[in-house]
Amino acid sequence: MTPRHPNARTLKESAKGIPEATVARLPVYLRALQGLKDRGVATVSSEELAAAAGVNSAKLRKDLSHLGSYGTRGVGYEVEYLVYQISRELGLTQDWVVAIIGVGNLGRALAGYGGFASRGFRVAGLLDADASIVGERISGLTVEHTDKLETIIKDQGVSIAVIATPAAAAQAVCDRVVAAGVTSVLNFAPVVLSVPEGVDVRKVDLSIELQILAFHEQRKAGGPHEEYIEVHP
Amino acid sequence: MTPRHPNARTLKESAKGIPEATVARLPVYLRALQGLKDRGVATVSSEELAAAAGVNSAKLRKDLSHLGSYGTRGVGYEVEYLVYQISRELGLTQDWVVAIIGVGNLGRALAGYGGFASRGFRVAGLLDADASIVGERISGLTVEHTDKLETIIKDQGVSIAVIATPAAAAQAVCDRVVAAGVTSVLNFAPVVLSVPEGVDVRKVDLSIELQILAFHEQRKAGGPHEEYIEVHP
DNA sequence: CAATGTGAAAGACTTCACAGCC
DNA sequence: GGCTGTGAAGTCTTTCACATTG
Repeated sequence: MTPRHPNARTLKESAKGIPEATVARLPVYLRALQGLKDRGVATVSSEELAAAAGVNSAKLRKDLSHLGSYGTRGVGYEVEYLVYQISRELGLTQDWVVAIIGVGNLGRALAGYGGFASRGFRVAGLLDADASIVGERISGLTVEHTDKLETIIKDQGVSIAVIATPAAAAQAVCDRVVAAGVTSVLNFAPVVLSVPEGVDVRKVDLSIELQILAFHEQRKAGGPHEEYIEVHP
Repeated sequence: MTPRHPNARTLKESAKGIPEATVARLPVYLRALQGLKDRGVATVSSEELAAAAGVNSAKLRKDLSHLGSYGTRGVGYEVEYLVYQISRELGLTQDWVVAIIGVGNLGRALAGYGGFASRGFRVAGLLDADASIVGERISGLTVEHTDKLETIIKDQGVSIAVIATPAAAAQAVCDRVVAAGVTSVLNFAPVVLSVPEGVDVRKVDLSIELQILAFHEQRKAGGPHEEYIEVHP
């Protein structure tokens, strides 16, 4: 609908409506591109970038085509320009304020994770319900009591909450952060969270990943006729 | 530079042909069922179980139909029986031996994670390259030096390696565990690992999850009227 | 009757293969 | 010549809707 420059896509879906599968890969491309940039590479072909990102090149080109026409035929993509375009598309040109709730082993690991700041995520609060660790300093932040959850979310403008509490506490914490205005939640607790329409939840679950691996591992070890025969040099 | 296939080639489909998307949901159903079992529920309908697992009921029934006909029409599924069938399908009726390589914040969190033992995953080793933490005891295990990686993998029969090292070390560690016989890898390092055919890699990446949330968050904030693309030659 | 199990339809995603442009 | 961008084909996944069965 919105007018764009002349020779742009005739496709029904204009630049908005990027497929979810594509969105999930953009951060991977971004990381690969940043690696290339650090190594001083100025231009990259879809074939090379795809290899660095671990996908096939047709998929990469199709993915990028959803953002616009940022490549040059016969040449490839300009690394720095593409970094900027993907960052912008992902919303990384602005800063996001994050709160981590639950300062156990995992919460501590997350608090110390370097990948935050470098990508525009600012941790504005570490909160825990356990009074014995409130006040402790971790990675430059002081642990606050969860009583202050609503205050911190509002005062600091938190828009993403990371839930790293025990399973039993997760839904209650989630309800509170949502009530306080958070609309994106990254959940590490092993429960399915219920949220109102309009709130996004993503789940990271270690035990599920291991179980999926176990399933495949079992198939490799046991099954009578497997079709993926391993060729051994 | 050995030529390798980038990206873990997902093993096609298992002998019984359970779709990958279904496999990824079985652990979620299993957890929901275990919750029901703990609450003394004996029988559950697809509608109820689907709600507990956060999926739609047609999908649940289709998923379960790939395992066999374990329900009773007009009644539902017997909780305990279904727990057993899914566990068996996932390979959780046997024990899996896991090694965690990289004992930083994240490695410690993983070592202390309770969801392991309860699901048949036994952590047989914690390894790190940093001599200053070798010997430290964490969650009942002594940290070993990565020099012993091959020995531990072989002696203990490790089949799943969890890589929680810094990005720069991850590929080398991966190569070593694969050479020592590991065929399933859970990777927490922010790199794309290359592995030979037949090795399964799953990746967990905090920063990618946050970036995906940021993308959606940005869309919400902007409303249905953003999108003016500058033409940048 | 109630709820499963499942063909068939719809939708999403991936891959192919090549036209078009540099 | 080389490489992008993309329709079209192919594959996988979800959803629908209902015949089937205890």
